[in-house]
Amino acid sequence: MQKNRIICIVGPTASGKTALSIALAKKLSGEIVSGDSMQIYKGMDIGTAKPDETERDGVVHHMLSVAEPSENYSAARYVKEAGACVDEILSCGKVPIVVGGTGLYIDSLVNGTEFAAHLEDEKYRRELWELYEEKGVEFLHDMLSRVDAARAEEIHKNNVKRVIRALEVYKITGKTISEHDEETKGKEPKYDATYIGLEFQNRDRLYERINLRVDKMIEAGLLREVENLLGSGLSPSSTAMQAIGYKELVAYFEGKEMLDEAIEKIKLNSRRYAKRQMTWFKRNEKVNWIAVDKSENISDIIQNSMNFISFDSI
RNA sequence: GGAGGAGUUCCCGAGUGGCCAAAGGGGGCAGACUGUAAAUCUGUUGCGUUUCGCUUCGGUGGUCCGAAUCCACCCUCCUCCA
Repeated sequence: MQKNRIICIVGPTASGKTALSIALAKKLSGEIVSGDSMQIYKGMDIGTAKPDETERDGVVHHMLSVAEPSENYSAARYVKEAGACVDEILSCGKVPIVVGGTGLYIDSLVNGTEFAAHLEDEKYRRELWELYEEKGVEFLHDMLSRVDAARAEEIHKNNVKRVIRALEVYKITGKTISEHDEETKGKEPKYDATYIGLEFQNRDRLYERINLRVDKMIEAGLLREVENLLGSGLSPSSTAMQAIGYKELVAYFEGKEMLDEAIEKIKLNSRRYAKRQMTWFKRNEKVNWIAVDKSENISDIIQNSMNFISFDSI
């Protein structure tokens, strides 16, 4: 293995990434670095399908439960912290296996993306938000057009979050986000990544698995998990509580929804999430896809993965 | 048996003579994505040879230049009276 060689296992939720990653880690004497924006948080285990000790089967896992749910984690922080894990694994002569469904996190890690500025400007952000509420989307978008026409062109005016961030970056750094993009996007990736993507040729099959998994999460005590988090004083509006499986149950506990409706919504949102993940990863030409529903046999999938990995290292 | 009400495109639901292939919502499908990303946002959703043609609004027949909208009969469902 070369010095900065890593393996990334990607794919939609419930496609079997975790099981494959652990099997590969054992085979290659690797360590796992989670690439999941919600498994990051402590106390969020069932709903994020975080592998427990038994499932980890002795394989070392990084980037799991490393933040408090009350913290608002970010892609920038992930790049820094996960990058440190990867480097450490490499320096021990082991293989880092990055596995997860958060496309932005994983790609940013691989590319060593440097996000603009160091901090967000809370007050300015709030100001902009108030401006938006008073004067509407057009106003904010026009504001952006004046400082960064290129970016304004790219971001739809309704995507207020992004418009605000673009404005914020300009305010903090004095540089537009498109200038920043230009400087960072062309760079060589930080790691030489072999991507393995898990896909389903039959979408209904994946959806069935998602639905089934949600039922299992409920049986495993997801209600209690959410109740505990809320009981600890965690704000329902925190980033962590935006996670699928959590926000819907928060609505249930707040009496806004019946339990069975909330559960259906978890399934629906998970299916949609899976679709967004597929869209994200599909455009990455480096991904080597394995159709897991072709032979739902884990050893075949492992064999397929090994082919990509060894072929790649020649 | 009698009196009312309803049947609309995948679903819910608007539409009561031309501006209707039919509002809106849901769901589906597709896409974007550089510090909230399990988030945020966009497009599309009868068929076709796509600035036009064809087939749709329970069924059949009729009125009319023209019908999802009016009339007749039929079918199905709901409520109420027996």
